[in-house]
Amino acid sequence: MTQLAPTKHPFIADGEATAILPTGGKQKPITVIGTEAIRETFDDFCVQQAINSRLAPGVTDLVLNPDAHCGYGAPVGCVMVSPTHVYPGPVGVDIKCSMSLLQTSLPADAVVDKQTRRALIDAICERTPTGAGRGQRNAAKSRPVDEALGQRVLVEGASKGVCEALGIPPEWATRCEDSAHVGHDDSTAALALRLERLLPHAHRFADKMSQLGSYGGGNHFGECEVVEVGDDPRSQSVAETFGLVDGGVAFLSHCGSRGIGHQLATGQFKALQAKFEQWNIPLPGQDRELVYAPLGTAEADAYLDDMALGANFATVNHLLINALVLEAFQQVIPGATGQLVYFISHNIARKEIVDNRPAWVHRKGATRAYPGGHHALAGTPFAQTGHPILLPGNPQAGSAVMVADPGAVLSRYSVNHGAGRQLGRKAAKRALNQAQVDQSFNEADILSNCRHYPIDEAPAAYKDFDEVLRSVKSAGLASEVARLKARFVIKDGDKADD
DNA sequence: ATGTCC
Repeated sequence: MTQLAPTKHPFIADGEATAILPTGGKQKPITVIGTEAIRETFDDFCVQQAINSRLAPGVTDLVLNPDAHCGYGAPVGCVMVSPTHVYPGPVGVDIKCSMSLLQTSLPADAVVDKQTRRALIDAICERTPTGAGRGQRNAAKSRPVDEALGQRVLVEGASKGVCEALGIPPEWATRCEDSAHVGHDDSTAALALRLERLLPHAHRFADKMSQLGSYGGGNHFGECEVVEVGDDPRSQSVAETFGLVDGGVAFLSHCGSRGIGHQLATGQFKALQAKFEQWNIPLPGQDRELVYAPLGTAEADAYLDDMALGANFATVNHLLINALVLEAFQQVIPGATGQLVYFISHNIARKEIVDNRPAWVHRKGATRAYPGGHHALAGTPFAQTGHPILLPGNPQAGSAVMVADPGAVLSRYSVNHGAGRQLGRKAAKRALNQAQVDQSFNEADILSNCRHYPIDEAPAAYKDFDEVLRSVKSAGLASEVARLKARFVIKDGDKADD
């Protein structure tokens, strides 16, 4: 990829937690969210990816968030806006990777006892497996997903029929950012047609459909939380609208579109890269990870359809996981009930109105943040307050539920998607000590399904979550409503019973 | 992220 001017401290601060990054031309500079301490965590490669993305054809706006780090083509932790082009790389391989939060009726006291927590871990892991690939045939054993139902999931998303077939409370669909994605022409029919064309080439399609109700690996997780709503009147009032219960037990999940999303995304990368080569089209920043398609072309249509298929899988995957987690709670603690607080993505491109015209907003490791009164929230439970923003931090610092403020217009109505990596996986394995990581979890009384917590996922491998949140708040983008404190974590790792 | 290389 192209290396431009030296990128050491290239930012021009224009506030405590905001800066701009000029790219040398007349175009609007990159908007940077982050305190000086946070901006120093951006390495040169990440900044170069941001510059290449900003200068790519049809891109009118680029926002770099405080959790930014190197990604595929564009940094993870950025927002890329284009009224004319779609960019598969800056959506990423895990199409519609998302967060969801389930509020249970249980008080914090219910998850103090270690035996109870162990029983919950076992009941949850039995229903919602972690880890990659094989061995997940009918991940959700009580709700087998065959190829036909899988096709409906991809085309319809969390439709009433799909929810009923999978035992998902249909009202949860009203608590989703996009319960169903449609095709390039805004029709479901386009998705059915696209799927029909893809199926003969889809490798082990039935196996991928049977992954519904599973977490996967890497940074994906499920986490039992105790909710701590802020003391201020606004937090209390917003928490009530969100359905958050102070001192109650909730369950936070992070996962995406699993194998099918990966297959659809990489298929698109390869197809577009081949066309760029065939037609000798210059690559933005000489980076093949930044291939694109102009809207209205067959290539753009195909990408938007594939993205929607993957997104629909991710949506139903999350809802099913929540239904199964609730079932697990009910097995261990009879009488428990639960309500979905929200489901929101951080890897998706959405058609939104930006500066009074439609544009595709690519959020790559970035979370939509519409404040109260935003036109797109009209008719939803969150029209007055703004929708819930779910930000994973780390099990020890906690995670956050936030709500957008009007200042979020600066970041194209987006915030970060978590803490962001501080150390790469290899660096984390070199720098951190397994015994110390495990001891820190013991001292915090946070249980896990893993015998040893995955070291490349340790809290110290991520940026300081409080500093990241300080950036978001100081920039005027969003306010904290509640903190979620982990009681146990479900992750892919060496299982305690191995 | 991903049956971590079809």
